[in-house]
Amino acid sequence: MNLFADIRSLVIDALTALTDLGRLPAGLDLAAVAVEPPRDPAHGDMATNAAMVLAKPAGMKPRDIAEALAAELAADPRVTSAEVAGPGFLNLRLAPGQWREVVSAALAEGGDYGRVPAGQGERINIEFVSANPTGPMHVGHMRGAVFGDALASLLAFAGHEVTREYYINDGGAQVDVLARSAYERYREAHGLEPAISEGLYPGDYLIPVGEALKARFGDSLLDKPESEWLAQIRDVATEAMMATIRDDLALLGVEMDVYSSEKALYGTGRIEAAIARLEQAGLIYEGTLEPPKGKLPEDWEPRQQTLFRSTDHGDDVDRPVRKSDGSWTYFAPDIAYHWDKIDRGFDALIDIFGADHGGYVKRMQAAVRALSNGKVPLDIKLIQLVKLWKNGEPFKMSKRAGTFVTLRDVVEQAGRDVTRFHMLTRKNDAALDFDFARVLEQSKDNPVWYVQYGSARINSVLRRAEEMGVDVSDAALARADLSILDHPAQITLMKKIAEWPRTVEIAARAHEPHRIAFFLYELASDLHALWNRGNDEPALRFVSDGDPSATAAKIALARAAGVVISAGLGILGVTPAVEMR
RNA sequence: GCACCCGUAGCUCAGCUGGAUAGAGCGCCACCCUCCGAAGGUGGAGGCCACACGUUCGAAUCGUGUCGGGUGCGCCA
Repeated sequence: MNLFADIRSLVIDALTALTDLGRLPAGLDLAAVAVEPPRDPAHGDMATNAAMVLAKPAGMKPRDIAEALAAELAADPRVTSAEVAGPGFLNLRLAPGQWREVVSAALAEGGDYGRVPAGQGERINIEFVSANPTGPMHVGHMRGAVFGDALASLLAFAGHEVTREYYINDGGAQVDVLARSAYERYREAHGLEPAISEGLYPGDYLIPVGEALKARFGDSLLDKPESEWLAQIRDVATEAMMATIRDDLALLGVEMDVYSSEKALYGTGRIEAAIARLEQAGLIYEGTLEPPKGKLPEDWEPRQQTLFRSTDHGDDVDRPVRKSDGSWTYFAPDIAYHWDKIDRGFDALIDIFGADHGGYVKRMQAAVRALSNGKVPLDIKLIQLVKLWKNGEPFKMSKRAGTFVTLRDVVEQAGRDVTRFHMLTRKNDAALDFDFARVLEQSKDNPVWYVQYGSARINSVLRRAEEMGVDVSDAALARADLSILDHPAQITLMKKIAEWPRTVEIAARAHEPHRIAFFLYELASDLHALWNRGNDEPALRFVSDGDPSATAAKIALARAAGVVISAGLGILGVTPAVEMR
């Protein structure tokens, strides 16, 4: 059940009826007609802008449309009043039974309550994390991982068919650096002094890789020129790093559907074919770029390059696809990779990048637009930094010294659920503070705790009701007589529950999972407010001793809120708390 | 220099494909707390939505420009 959608249908039907009666001109576009909760609850339960958006195309005054519509809507039993207000708003009041019906519906639908058909089965590919396989994941990767995973769940819940995908950057220079770093650890495993020179990865995490290399190759690669060991060691080392990364992802509860390798694109002709296709479209040419304005690179000299005409698709400058030694730039295989995603038949693509890759957005979108003839949209979400704090002090990290905070460090200290939820308490393009002390704090200003506490309280009253003999199965509660639920604090909570499908729809459309986290906080807030009212008004307490029927009604409401909390937390990848400790 | 993101209460941030008197938490002030489950509750003050112009019946939201902060800008990925 989606009450807002239902009432919108009612409005649309009424408009159609008015058109049939000749009171509105035929052929009006009703797409902009919206039904939403009014900003001020005193205005009513729902408001529609229909009269205002239709006034101009219909050539009528907003109030005239609104009044005709009001009369039409008031005839429906679900609507108790329809009043024209302000510039032409139509404020609707619904019969209280409507909100109670939402409670019953949430209980009957269970985990499916709030699923919306918005996605219409559209196939979406979400590429995220895609960390270089040169070390364990650190906090910088973590937010992108949580965001991508939650977005994927959200879109799936909203009716899309979703593929989670990781692109392994194992084809570039940085995996050679990894191999050289690992080689030094291999020498170290043989009792030699490792020469970890400037530019190599100094982290301890390569020591076990050195041991593994020793076990596999013995001393056969010692004192050999790089050309004889580079490829072998690189393969073993990237394999080991990917195993680490998979473990890190598992720790966070992220499971990819597909891992794609950059390296695997080389030698298959896929890159050449992708570039050739762009060339056929007239988008590849040999040319020289202007030097960048402002700070000029010291060693700048004009150079003839193979360029992609991304300026045709909104980029500032054309972008090189080939280095001067004839090898591909990073961009070329990435073009081929995105072409492959298009080829696999996805209706839409989403990439999750770190904010420092913002400059890459336009060229990638340009390439996808060109390769798909503009048919496959590519949305790129940029993830801002996470600032770590501990005891009010910024947490310093140095990748150079190998002392960065790993994803594992964070999850082991804060826990998966807390980490995941907190990562989603900000919009993706806003920087996020992560304070180890604060995220574990048990208080109202910690959203994670507040939502979990709500979940625990619901479980608590459910248990108590069961002890007094009330059938607390969802099926039984869905049939309970809810007519005693008429207190404003109860209605407020029911209204929030009714908003859940709408929230899912909006969050999915905007590709913004943080909206789910904020909604859950608001829902928990309404629940706690009702709970607190029970302190002064015993009749509002969820459990009424000696009154199983009243208890069943109130428990049904609590459980309906619980259904939504579970569904919401499920999208965020967080396990609802059964009880607080 | 150019591009992208950001600028909302003292602080940290929400704000719906443009909607009515712009919201939450923290902090501050007042009152309450022998309350199913403690780690509090209720209410209040606090705003030129960076600034200017424009589009619109209507702008925090869209457009242009200015200012301020962040990020990026040819053989790194």
